[in-house]
Amino acid sequence: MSESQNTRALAPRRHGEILRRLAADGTVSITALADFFDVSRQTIRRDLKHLADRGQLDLVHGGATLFEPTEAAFTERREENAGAKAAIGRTAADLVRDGMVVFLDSGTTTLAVAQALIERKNLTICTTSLSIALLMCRQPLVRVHMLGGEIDPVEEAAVGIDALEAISHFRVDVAFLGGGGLSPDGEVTDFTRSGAEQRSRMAALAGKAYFVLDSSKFGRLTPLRIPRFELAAGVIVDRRPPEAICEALERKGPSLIVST
Amino acid sequence: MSESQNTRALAPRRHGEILRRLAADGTVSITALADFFDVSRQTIRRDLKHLADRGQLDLVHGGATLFEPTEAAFTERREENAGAKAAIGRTAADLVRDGMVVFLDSGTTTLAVAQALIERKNLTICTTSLSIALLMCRQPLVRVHMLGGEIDPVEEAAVGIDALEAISHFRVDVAFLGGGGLSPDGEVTDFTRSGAEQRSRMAALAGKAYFVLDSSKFGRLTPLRIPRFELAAGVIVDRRPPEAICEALERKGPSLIVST
DNA sequence: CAAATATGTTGCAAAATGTAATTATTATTT
DNA sequence: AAATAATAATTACATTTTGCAACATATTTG
Repeated sequence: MSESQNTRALAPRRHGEILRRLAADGTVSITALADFFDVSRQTIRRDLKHLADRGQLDLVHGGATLFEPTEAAFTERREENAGAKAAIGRTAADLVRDGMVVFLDSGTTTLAVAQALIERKNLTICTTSLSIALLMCRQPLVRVHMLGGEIDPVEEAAVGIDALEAISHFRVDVAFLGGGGLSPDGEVTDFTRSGAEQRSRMAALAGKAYFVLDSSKFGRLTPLRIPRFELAAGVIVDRRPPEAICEALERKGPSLIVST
Repeated sequence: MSESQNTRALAPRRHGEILRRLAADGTVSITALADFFDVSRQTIRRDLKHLADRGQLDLVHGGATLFEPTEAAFTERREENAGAKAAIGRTAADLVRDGMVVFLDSGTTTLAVAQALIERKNLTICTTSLSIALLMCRQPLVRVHMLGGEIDPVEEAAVGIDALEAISHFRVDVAFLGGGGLSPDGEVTDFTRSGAEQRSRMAALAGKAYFVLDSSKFGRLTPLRIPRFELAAGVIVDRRPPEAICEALERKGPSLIVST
């Protein structure tokens, strides 16, 4: 285009302005931002993805919103990528046979796994998630153990020292765990220290542990590495991640399972 | 493409505004919303349907109203003594002050207590009930501790040895406990051995313990006496039981509290 | 009660947005 | 200044959202 005005800004400057607008209005629109900075929408998308990977905002169709840990956030998250999560759930359920002891982590993807597991018989379910416990205890032929502890209102699940200790009492055949992101170097990462520690213990404890991650988490860089995550048997995703991630992951040990 | 006149709001922003208006006015009109956001009525209808699917509002002809669990209220009405339970809940809540640590047993009557407690601030709730934990963790200014254990599918609550042990870790100001019946000789009884034991421990542990029993339980004879039930501070009921029961109860110690 | 008006529903087309791969530009390093 | 890496733009195509129009249903009005 003709000579662009000097309004063009470097990435850090854009990021600052984006967050400022977000704080002021609650939402930002990709088109409006691209127009304002006089850059392509692609660039703005990259900016938003970058910020979202750091948990500073939530991506939505057409822009982004404040990252709000509210009740609405949980019910909304359940609908994001619903198809992908259901597919992951079915693939996960294929790894479970009647009569097994299954651990289910909190999260919307693991909730999808729980839904798929309703088909199985005589399962014993261990979980920290209130929703999963409630869902599964209403099914016939399922025993449910709820791990106690302080309830995190964002996850609607037990966290903290009590939950951590309760985990060690169980012997489980297979565990399905969530995660905050799948980093470029093939590691599953998390948002909080306690969450990472909790998942780490489960991965170590279960006969086989699988992380379930939908594709929106690919390349996302959340602050905490999940210790000893290599002990996991595999990572279940809804489609094949970028090649670099695949290679890094397989080098570390866990196999990559892509749901069909 | 030509420059877009894009001051148009993102879907989540519309959703937020719709809910805000709903909270303020009690109703919203499709025409008014379509006009305000400068989008078609279909779009607003889709928004409202989306929100209705998540239980955040009720659709009505021409718009939407605040979500009233009318269906729930109806089925509750069908359930015996819904009004009685609500009254007991209010009376129980009067015994609780902001900032207290409250234990809530499982059961429909204690759920009514939980509902009445939403008014209070800075409570810490300990419970074995999945429904109560889920309800309360969605309220602001409430901390929730879920006691873990095997889930009884009838009560939808934790029972068994884990729950029993978890109880002893807590110091609670006041406990509200359910019961299977109020026997003719003024004792609270229960259906199961483990339930009786659990309630007994809670009654012993809490600063003040109250049994909450609606009038359908008067004179009912269930198999198990709750040990040391006399340690309870009181029994809350929705109307005065037969004179014989009253006398027997007060002779044992707990006071009788009739909700108004 | 019936006509008039407003609202709900459906299928489909258009517009906007998302994604990925490739090319161009800018910055950094040597 | 040339080589290299990082960032952004462009393009092409899939997906989602929105708007439109025709018709069915409900509500209001006389």
